[in-house]
Amino acid sequence: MAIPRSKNITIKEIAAQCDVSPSTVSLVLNNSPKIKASTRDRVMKMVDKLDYQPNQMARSLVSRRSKCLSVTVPNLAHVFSDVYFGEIISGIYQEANLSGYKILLDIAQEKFIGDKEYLNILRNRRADGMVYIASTIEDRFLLEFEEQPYPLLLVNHYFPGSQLNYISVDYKKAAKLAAHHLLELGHRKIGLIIGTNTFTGLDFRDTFLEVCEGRGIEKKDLPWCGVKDWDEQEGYEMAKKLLARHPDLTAIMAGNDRMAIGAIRYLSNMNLRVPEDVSVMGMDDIPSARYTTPGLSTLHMDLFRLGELSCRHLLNLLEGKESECHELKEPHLVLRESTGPAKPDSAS
Amino acid sequence: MAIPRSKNITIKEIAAQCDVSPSTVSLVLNNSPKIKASTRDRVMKMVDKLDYQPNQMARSLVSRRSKCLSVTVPNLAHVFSDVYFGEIISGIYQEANLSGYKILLDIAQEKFIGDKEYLNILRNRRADGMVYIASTIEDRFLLEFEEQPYPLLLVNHYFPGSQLNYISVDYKKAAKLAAHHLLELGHRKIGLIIGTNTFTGLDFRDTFLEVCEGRGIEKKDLPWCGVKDWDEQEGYEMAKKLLARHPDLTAIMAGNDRMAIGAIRYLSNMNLRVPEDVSVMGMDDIPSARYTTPGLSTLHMDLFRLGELSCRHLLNLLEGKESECHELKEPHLVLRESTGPAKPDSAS
DNA sequence: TTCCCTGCGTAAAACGTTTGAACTTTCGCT
DNA sequence: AGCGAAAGTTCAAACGTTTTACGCAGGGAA
Repeated sequence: MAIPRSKNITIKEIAAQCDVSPSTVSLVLNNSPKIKASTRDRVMKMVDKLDYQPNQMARSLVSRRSKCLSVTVPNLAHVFSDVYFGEIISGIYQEANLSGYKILLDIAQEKFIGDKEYLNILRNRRADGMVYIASTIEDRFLLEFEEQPYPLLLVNHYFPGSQLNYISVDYKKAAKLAAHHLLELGHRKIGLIIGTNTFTGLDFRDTFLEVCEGRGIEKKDLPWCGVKDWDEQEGYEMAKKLLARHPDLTAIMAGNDRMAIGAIRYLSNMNLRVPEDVSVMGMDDIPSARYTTPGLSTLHMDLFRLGELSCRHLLNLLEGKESECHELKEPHLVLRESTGPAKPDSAS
Repeated sequence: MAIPRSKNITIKEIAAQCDVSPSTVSLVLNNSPKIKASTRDRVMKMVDKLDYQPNQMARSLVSRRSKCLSVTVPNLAHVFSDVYFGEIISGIYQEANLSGYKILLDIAQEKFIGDKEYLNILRNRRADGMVYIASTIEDRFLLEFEEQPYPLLLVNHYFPGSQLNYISVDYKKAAKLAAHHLLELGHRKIGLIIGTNTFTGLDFRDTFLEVCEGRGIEKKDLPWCGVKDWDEQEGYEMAKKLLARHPDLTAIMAGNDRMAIGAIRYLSNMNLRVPEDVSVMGMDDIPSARYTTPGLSTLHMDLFRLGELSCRHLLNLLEGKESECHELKEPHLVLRESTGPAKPDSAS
């Protein structure tokens, strides 16, 4: 069943039917300007008539282009169920599609790394380039690409000191916006729940703390917890941990919306009101952020658009239109109901 | 940058270095039993030493296999952000990976359908087979595959009367389980929120109504609303609509968990308690179903596993190990806190 | 010795395109 | 008419594999 015995129509058939050479047909198909309009028409008519489909394998073999892009995501549980990745992937798909590229999916599991598939997929031409979404600190194997001729673009991550191409949200800017917002509201004891397995996460934390300390808040009033999976459950548990040790926190800043949602759940389980007792702020502005109760104050970063852009940049790198890409996108505040004025200090 | 000028290592280099013919190297690489162990070793050593990577394009060209599987999803907003699809795709990836297949992603947008890409992708050998997840009633173009030699497998859908291969959860069984559960709890006025754009959704509705009517419930006490997007918002709005017309409903059955979550949100906005005032039941048992408040009673269907199985079946079809696939998986009840005894009829 | 078999390798023809170089036709210009 | 350039078309060599049919050596049987 798999391999139809019915001979496929090739460029040669078309050529024969039109009394031209196969080369001519190829040139027509590739829109060469060297072909006379009348010939082009004749060929195209036959192509339509016979419902000819170019064999992509043959094309790729000689052109050394597969017209596929590899999209790789980290090996997290349920990674494809994560809105964050979903949005970015959708954006990439959209843009790739416009240029006739296909998307090849991959997950950076042990095998993928151990067998160097990340390289081989490019070397054996299954893909012309690679987008790696949200890599982590541990993914040092990516540094190999510095000496490799294959185009790689990191999305929402980067490696300090390396020349690897990336496009990312400006997490330092995000931290400033968030910190200012919470400080404006009078918060002086803020807990941080943040992924510490990415450089962007660390940037966020450091900048956030810096800004707060710059406003005279003491380190001891800025407790933080590091996480790895960035999901609701971690948000829940870290909120619990933070409040156990610092019951007088008036705000929690979470590294993404999912963790913020988890934190809110914990607070409401504890009969703490959001934002009256504790303000909670998220990051990403995923679609469901507006459907939580209360609506989530967060930092908007258009992930779909980020996906589109990343694909565009990769294609540019591929086509030599760009030689490097180190771009930061600005996030902006989205204020809903989960943040509010700090409640007057009841202690002391 | 894209096309490294450094000549790639080919099978010929290996052959030359080992003093054998290219054919021999090929046979070694394909584990042919016709090659002596000593030769095999010699070749393999050289393969390792030179870090040789077979050119997949050349392979595909002659073998007529791309070792890629197309995974297609319907054109819903944020489709890749939907846990439902995410889980299935993850399962497919997992299984495909084990057999050395890659996953090619596609969305059934107008262009995809209009240009017959769903066929062309198979005809021009970009993919060896196709998995279509959760197609809808409108996707009649899929019926073309009945006369096509290319392997297609539908996941969680089917076309009545067609011979298209599918693997799906048994939605009729699911309806029976759900109906019995709610009836046991004493519910006699049950609202239904159900996707009416799939045959599986319609099956669910019809079976559910049938069972209830079989237990003596009147049609008028079984109002239902049809939806298309299956998301939280629709769940919210349909719950609103149902309760507006039937304020005495004691239970709502939603076609999936996301809609159930939306319904619960509406109810709590209306200060109706779940399950004391209204029971709500979902379907799918997505990961977050256990994290809602109250925990969601639902029907478990292992979507990840479903993905794995669908991939396995497609590969079997591809390799001729199976000639058709029409399989139904059993769902089972997962009872959490969102369903409870019907409250005594306050009206009449 | 002849013949065949078996075990191991190889030669060469695909697979269906693209592409630079070469070839032919057309056409403008003297 | 003659000539060269420009325009249009074709030739043939890739691209890197797989695979079929065949070659060859050595060994046992007749």
